[in-house]
Amino acid sequence: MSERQPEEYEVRKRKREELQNLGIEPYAYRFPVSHHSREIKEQFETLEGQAVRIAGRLISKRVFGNLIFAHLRDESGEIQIAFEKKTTASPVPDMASTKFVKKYVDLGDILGVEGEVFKTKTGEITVRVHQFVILTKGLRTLPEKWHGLQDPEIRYRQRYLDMIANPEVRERLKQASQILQNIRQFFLDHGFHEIDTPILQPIYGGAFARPFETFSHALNTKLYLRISDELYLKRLLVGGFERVFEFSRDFRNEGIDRLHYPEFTILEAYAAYWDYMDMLDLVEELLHTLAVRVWGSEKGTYRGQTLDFSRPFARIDFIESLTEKVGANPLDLPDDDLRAVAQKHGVNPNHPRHKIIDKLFDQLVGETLIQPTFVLDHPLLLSPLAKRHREKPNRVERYELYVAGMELVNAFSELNDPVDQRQRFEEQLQLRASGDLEVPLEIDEDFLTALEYGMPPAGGIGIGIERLLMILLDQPNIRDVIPFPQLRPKS
RNA sequence: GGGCCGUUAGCUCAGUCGGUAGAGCACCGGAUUUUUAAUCCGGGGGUCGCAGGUUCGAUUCCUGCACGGCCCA
Repeated sequence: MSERQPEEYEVRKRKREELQNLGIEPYAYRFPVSHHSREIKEQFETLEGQAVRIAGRLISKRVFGNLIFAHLRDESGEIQIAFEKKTTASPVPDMASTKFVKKYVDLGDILGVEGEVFKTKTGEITVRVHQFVILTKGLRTLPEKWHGLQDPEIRYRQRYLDMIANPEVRERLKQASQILQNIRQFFLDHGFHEIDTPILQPIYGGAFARPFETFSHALNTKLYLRISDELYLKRLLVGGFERVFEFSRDFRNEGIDRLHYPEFTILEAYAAYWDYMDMLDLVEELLHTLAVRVWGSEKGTYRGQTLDFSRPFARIDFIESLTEKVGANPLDLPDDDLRAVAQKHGVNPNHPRHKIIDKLFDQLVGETLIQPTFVLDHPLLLSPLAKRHREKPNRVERYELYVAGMELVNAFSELNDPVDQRQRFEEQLQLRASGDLEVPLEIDEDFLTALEYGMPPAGGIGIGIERLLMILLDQPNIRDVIPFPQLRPKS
């Protein structure tokens, strides 16, 4: 079964074979490089007239008979190279080098080049090629140089092509990688240990979500891809670690939209002997540091709006802010009145109370919070893993940080009373029984046992990493900070 | 799940008020030793997303489906 291939594909395959027939290996083994393109440009004064070895993808080619200009792109950037009949050695003895390049070297091929740095009469820093070798022959045509690759489907499905055609995509992923390193270093600098915990879990928990399921043949048991690593990091606190963190790739079997993606990253961190306000200070410091590092300023732009990360961030009370929007304290409203409010704001009134309140908050308050704002002290029934508020009844010590209308951070004083924890889990199970599929199926008894041995008081935090990247890199869709987003398989 | 939009050459896009399609880049042949989207001459390349329907005839009109985008739930 061979599909029809474009004409150029067949042409290039033929070239590949012809090269082999000429004794030239079109897929070379190695090519030691002396410089990157950017270094040559930055150090031109000292490198002028010197020999350099560079390698990269050929992205343009202008043939003038016995002189050929081209551009080579490596990870650092692009640089012009010039092939001349007189000065460039030919890979084939009885063929001029320029003729060889014209005939056998195509856009998209990866070349290794050795030559001398000079400046053309138009002033462009260029490498005059003395020797060159085809390191990899490309068989497929690159997207057009002027308009690049626009089709969003191809850009997501063939991200490598997107990166070739739209170099800012690779640049963005590079920045994302650096931001992760900065976050990691920040926590290490604050005395946290980075520990990896299980991704495959026999009992899932630590969040509200439907899980992905899988099966272990070795253990003959069902396993779940984690929806959170929270219960494991807390076990580390029981075991004696005082400060731990993990970049937790979590999996939640739910829809995809601008802000949600089934496979995503939460940075979770726990610090013994801290409470949620200590964690508030830490996250404020972290985000301020990152903003300054990425933007070069406390202020940046997200989707046309200016975001200001100067400290301190705004703080509002969950119930007070929602009461203001609803006109009454939703916790005090009788069921019928709460349902009426839900109806009015397009929230499904048949949801249980806590869900209605959660959705109302998100819609009426959360989405309106553009500047970084800490929302404090959530209702108890929304937060089964958080400690009861030391002053406010029916509330927990918790905050969420909203930025640009997105929930970015979630943190609590961690519940460490095993009796209270068991009771809360049991209440959750009631909700499951009444049809809430996002409540974990089963109580994690081992986690409760761990708490019974004693977990120190602790502050815990979860930061939505992709959302943070969206904000810092000004991307409107979560897929734009994910290297290889899932799409439906193409049939 | 609902609404709107899209799918034509490798890529970016035109186009056909129904008579089986064009451009630019890329590719092939030729000319060309300082280009920067090089230029000039000549040439090849298409299941017009898929499947039905209407029609003498469908890439075009209609219906369904697939995939994708944006918005809403």
